[in-house]
Amino acid sequence: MSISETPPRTRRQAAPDEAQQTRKEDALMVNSVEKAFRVLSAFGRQHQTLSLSQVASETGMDISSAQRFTHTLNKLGYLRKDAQTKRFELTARTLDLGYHFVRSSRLVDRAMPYLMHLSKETEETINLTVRDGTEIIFVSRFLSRNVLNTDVIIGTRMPVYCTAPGIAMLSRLPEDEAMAVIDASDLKPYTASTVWQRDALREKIRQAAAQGYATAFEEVYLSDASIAAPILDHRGQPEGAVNIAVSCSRFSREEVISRFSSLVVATAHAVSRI
Amino acid sequence: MSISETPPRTRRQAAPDEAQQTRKEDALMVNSVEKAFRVLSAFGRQHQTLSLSQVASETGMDISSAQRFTHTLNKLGYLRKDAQTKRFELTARTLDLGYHFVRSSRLVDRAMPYLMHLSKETEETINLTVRDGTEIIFVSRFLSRNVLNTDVIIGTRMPVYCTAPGIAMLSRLPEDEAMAVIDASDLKPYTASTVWQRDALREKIRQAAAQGYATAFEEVYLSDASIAAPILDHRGQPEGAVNIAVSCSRFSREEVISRFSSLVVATAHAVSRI
DNA sequence: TGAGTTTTTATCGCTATGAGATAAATCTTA
DNA sequence: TAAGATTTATCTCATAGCGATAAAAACTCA
Repeated sequence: MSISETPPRTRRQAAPDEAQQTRKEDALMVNSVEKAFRVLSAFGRQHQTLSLSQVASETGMDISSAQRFTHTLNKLGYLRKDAQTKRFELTARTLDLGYHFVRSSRLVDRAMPYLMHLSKETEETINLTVRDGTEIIFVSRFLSRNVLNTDVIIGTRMPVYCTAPGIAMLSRLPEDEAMAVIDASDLKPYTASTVWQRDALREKIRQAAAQGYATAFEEVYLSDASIAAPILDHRGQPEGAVNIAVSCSRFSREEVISRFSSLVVATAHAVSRI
Repeated sequence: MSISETPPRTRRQAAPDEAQQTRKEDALMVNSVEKAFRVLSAFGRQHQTLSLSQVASETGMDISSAQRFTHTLNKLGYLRKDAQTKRFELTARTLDLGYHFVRSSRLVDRAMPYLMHLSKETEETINLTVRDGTEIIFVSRFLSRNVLNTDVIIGTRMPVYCTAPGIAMLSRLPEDEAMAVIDASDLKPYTASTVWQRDALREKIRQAAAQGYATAFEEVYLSDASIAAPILDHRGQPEGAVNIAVSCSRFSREEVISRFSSLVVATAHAVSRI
């Protein structure tokens, strides 16, 4: 049979101006993927359900795109559409990705038994966190019976600069890199106790480097105290942190340090691969 | 300058056969999105890291597509590429989606305080699950100090038919719908105790409907006992389940029921909106 | 060490795909 | 019940992205 008779004529491109900006800037980028994630991220505490037009306005897409992506994500099972109200909501399937991550993470693998042990030994809340730019992400969590804070869950992000795990990780980076993270952060006080000024933070990082652990007392949430130590990979680079979180009402600053510093440091060291 | 001289010739389409199958079948589907998720799902316990060519073969895509999607996902921050080994791995950013889900879920919102309470009261492991087709998904989890099973984490999926929460949810569905779920399942025994035959399951569902709770003893994991009750939405449809999981070594079947049945039922009822 | 093999990176032309406009249908609300 | 808003369906055109392939780099194993 005859194959395409289309003449091999090169078609003229229109408007090469803004073309360069987006199009040829990154030839391998598949933009639809970003848009799909943009739609999914539009949902949250503030937007438990969204109508089609809300999705459009929240994501800055036109109605046609919103239609296409909600349809696609609905078909893939990440979005459910209420037949009655025509509103969309996220489904539990969105947990799949994170599940794959946790299952594939060597760090989590190695850390888990030590975290469990630390949890039993202290009966306090234990967290495993990693850094993503200027934020830490909670990856694994063992809750204490004492304080059950449901605001922090797996996947929660917090600024590096005002958390014990964040400072602990920075303390094992070359100082200029650590300060680059600080400088990229949107520094501001969350509470009266938040350490948020550049030089105070540098001092805090140096101290953490010297001691091998970092602390944060009521820097994000009132009555929350935290002590953390960095986990190092085989190159000595920080790849995460272990921390113990307790209520300020139950321990003084000195008690937190005397009781828990050597435990977190030991745990973090055991998980490290240096 | 002269704009396109391309003759307004209708371009010949090649192979209109398989065209209909995929292309026009669903005009609104954006296939790139599915491919992106396919790439991400290739990672897991078995494949902690993947090279480009492995991604291609695992996902059944050609090398060019694998290249494009790994590149895209890397740029978006869901995939990290080791500069040394050129291998890819998932990042903690993949937890974002699930985070958005948990934050946006009214079910989780409503359930959380009751689950916490149940957790404190019993000191046992408490789970919140929802159903996705023939599987249940663990959405929220409060671990007991007694048994720490790290195999089950948030996002874990299990078959509906051999879990207490699964049967509990089916028990509030019309029997034909419940059996349709059973019939769509890949029924098989995981352990010697697994109830997996169609009529035994129907009987189990009926019993659960009569009692208001369902049980499963060592049906998936040896030494795991579980008792669950369904959470109903305002229409009376099951939208989830609460369960208490204990070790068989600590309680007899009768003890599990006598101690915990009224507690799970009460909790599930409190969370329900009927 | 260096030829052979595999894997990764870069580039390109073509066209199916998806963007965007718009029309039809459906739902709100005053 | 008419006007307005929102959702669903459909169409056309340009381009985004597919797939092929070439070039470079990284292994392999004599």
